[in-house]
Formats: sequence, structure tokens, C-alpha cells
Amino acid sequence: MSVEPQQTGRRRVGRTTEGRRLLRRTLTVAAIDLFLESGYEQTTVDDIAAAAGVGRRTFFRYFRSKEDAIFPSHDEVLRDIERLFAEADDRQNPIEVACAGVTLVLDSYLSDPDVSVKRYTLTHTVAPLRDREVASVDRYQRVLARYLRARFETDGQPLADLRASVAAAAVAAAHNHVLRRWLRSGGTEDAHAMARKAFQLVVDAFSTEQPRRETGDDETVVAVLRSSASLAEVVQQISASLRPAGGHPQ
Amino acid sequence: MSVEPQQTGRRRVGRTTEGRRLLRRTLTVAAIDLFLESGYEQTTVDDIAAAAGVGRRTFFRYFRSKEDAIFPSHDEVLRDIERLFAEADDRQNPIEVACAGVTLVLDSYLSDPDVSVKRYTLTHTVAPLRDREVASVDRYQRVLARYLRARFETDGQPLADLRASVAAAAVAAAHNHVLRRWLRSGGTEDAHAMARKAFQLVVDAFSTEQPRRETGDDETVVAVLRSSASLAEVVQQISASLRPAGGHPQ
DNA sequence: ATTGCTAATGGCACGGAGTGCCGTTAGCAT
DNA sequence: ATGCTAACGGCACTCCGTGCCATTAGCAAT
Repeated sequence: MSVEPQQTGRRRVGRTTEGRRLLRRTLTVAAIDLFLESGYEQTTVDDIAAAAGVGRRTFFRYFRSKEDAIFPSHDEVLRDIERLFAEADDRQNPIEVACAGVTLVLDSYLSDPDVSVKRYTLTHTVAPLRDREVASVDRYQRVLARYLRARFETDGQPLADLRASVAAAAVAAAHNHVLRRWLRSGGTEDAHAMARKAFQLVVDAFSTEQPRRETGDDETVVAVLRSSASLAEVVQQISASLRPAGGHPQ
Repeated sequence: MSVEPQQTGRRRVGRTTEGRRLLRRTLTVAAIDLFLESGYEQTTVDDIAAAAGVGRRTFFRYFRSKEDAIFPSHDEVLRDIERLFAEADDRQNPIEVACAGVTLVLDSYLSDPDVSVKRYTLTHTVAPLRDREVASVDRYQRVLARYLRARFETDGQPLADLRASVAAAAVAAAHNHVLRRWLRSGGTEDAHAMARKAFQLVVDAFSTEQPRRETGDDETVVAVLRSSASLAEVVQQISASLRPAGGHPQ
């Protein structure tokens, strides 16, 4: 309807990488606002393109579909995660590395609270957009699972594949939980603080190999015992497990 | 192109619930076969409808979209899961109940190995179909999370919401892992046996409250102890935990 | 058997998504 | 000033998904 007379977008803004980013964001903001005020189905791609001052055809050069318009470019974040995993220290707890990876996703949302919050109301309301979001989460989860599987296999973990899938899902779910809470708070709460707690829960649940030695004060030992074993055997095994500093019974 | 001269589908098969099921399945099989031999994009809805001997318009009365054509009706399974949760014994381990719920999904795949395996090659290959699959998994996961959250809250668990989301994701991931393995084996392996093992891993990871008492032969006790506690305290607590046969505290 | 009701069906037409194609033009180098 | 390159916009096309409506099978009542 209302066409800005002197829209900068008329120029070949996409010529440079800088310009592409700019126009992409303009389109995203336009799409989000239109979806929010007129509804997702009622808004056509023409509307979005017009609001951004570009042609319909150009829209599809920036987004593969109408749904994609409101999402950030996950590919970049995915590359960052891959790089972090590639450079990660192999002596670090694999799950904590995975948490660090998914934190990059969290940061990408935190970097633009306004857009993120608005997008949330949309993904929370419009089914196609929610599905799209879920699909992208799944892509992250696959990357996590792949890294974890490799780590678990070299660590000689039994059922490495299963453990990796489950742990990746848990890490992703923890991230999603934190993100949701943060979004529902309107972007005001301390997401990283929540993330630390949430990740700790996941790490505790899946780090069967050794108890955390780095937290100085009060260590924890998890022992798995058969109740049919004699009490003497149990005591012997427990005390043996407690004594050595690094040797874990397996 | 080739129109069956005496296609039963010409009749109002959809009149009865029985008939609807039949035609729905006919359409699904037709879609799967066409997608496999001609490719997903190349196959039009007209092709599917024609192969099933019905009109294009009728196709959309059975499936909301072209992508949906190859999937079973998840709504029924979702209802079954909801019912199972509603009738579940509140003294059962919540996570085991969740596993039982997701086993219904597994069973729905197992009930038709041929279609399930073919569908897998499609969801594994075609991005839109994979996204669709992921979206339906997410719906299951939400139902699991809702149940677990309610259980955890009544159990007075701290961080019930987070725990529920993470545990639900883990259960779903375990299920997906088993399903994938079974599908990759062409539907030959013992899915339920794999599922038991996979679920056990998840239960072990998240059941901090009490060990399982129902598995008859050789029970397992997981004890979480502070290494700073005295050995006497540890022994006392262990023996106290081992003695009662069925009476677990909560 | 005839009649009337109900609901599944299929054809038609329409809007909108996504794509291939191509002429146009801005930005840049020579 | 000229030529090259690539983003842009418009056009046309296919196909998806849906509203509308006439048709007809199946069933019930008379």
C-alpha cells in the first residue's frame, strides 16, 4: 500500500556482502511486522517485497520461501558450531563442548532481542512457522549428535551412537528451554545464567565416565551395583572406588 | 495415464470409516511408489490421485498437503498416548511411562514394515519430507514433555519444567534411534529389544529418585554419594537402601 | 420399488507460492 | 567514455491448496 518514495533499497544494495545483509534484514523486519499485524496467511510475498521496496522476484533471491523470511541465516551459525567442534580440545567433556556449541545458537538470538521476541510470538502462533523452526533445531541437533558420536566412539563408549543421539537431544532441549524462557520474559532475563544451570543438569545426567573433578568443594561418586551382591562386596567396591583420585571403576 | 477400468475406488469408499482407511492407504502407497520411482518434485498431486483412481480434489480431502500423503495419521497415535498417560499409575516411574507412550509410536511403524521402510528412504532423501517427519516427532515430544512436567511438579522435583523438556527429548531421541536402526535393517531386527536397552539408558540417566524394583532377576541400585562422607555413613546408607524389598520411600 | 436425504466425490476456477528466463541498469574497472 | 558484471524487476508458467457446486452412490422411510 504505502510505498516509500525514496527507499534506499532501490539501489543495488545486494551488490556487496554488506548490502545483502542489510536488505535481508529489511525484508525480515518487514515480514515479521506484516505477519504480526495482518496475519501470516493474509500476507503475500508481494506485500513483503513491496514493504521492503524491492520486487517480488528479488525476495526469492534472499529467501527460499515465504516461511524463511522471518528466520536468521542458520547456515552461518552452523558453520561456527562446526568450527568450534573442530578446534575443541579432545580432553574436554564432550557434552560440555556440545553445550558450548549450542550456546552459539543462543547468542545469535540474544544478539537481536527485538526481532527474536517478535519472531517467537509468530512461531508460537503460526503452525508452518513453528514447523520451520523445529526443522532448523533438528539441523543443529544433528550436528551435535555427529560430534558427540565421534567423541564417544574414540572414547570407547558402549552404545556410542545411541548415547550421542540422546545426549544431543538433551542438550538441544535444554537450549530450547532456556531460549523459550528468555523469549517469554521479553528478552529481559539472564539467558546465560539460565543456560549454565540447564546445561549442568544435562552434563550431570550423561557424564557417567567420571565425576566432575574440577568443581573443587564436594565431589560425587556414582556407583552401579547389583543388589544381589553381598554387602561385603558392595562395601569393598565402594571404598575402592572412593580412594583413588582419578581411577574410575567402569 | 493408465486408468484402471474397474477400480473399486470409483465407489464411495470413503463413506464408511473402513472405506476411508482403505482409500487413505491406497493413496499413501501410490504416493510412496511414485515418489520413489519418479522423484518427489516430479510427482504431482494429480499423478497420485490418478494412480489411486480418484480425483485431485479427493486427495486433498484425505491429506492436507502433498507431503502428508506418505505419513500415517499421527493424530490417532497421539490420542492413544494421551489415553495411556491419563490411565497411567502415578506410582510408576514417569520416564518409564513416557517410554511406554513413545512405544506406541514405534508400534505404529512396526505394524507396517514395508511402507515404513520405503517411507524412510524418502524422508532420508527428500528435505521437505524430512522436515515434515521432524515436525511430527516434535508433536510427540511435546505430549511427552507435558506429561512429564505434570508428574515432576506433583513429585516436587526442582526445575520440573526443564527436566521434563530434556527428558522428553531424550526419550524421543532414544525412540528415533531405535526406529532408525530398525528401518535401516529393513525391518528385520528386534525393535522392541533395542528399545528396551535404549530406554534403559535414558531411565538410568534421569531417574535420580529411585532404582527400578520391578525387573525380577538381577536388580540394579544406583547410589549417589558424597565422597566427603565418612565410609561408615556410606555403608549405613547403602545397606539401608538395599534391605527393603518393595517399599521405596516416595 | 419409489422417493428423499445425506455425504462423498470430482470438476472448475481462483489466488498465491516458487522458478526459469530475459531485458534492464547500477556499480566498477579500464 | 566504454565495456563488463551481476543484481534487479517483470513476465510467464507450473503446481499447490481451497472454495464452490453439481452429481451420484448409499441408505432409510414409505
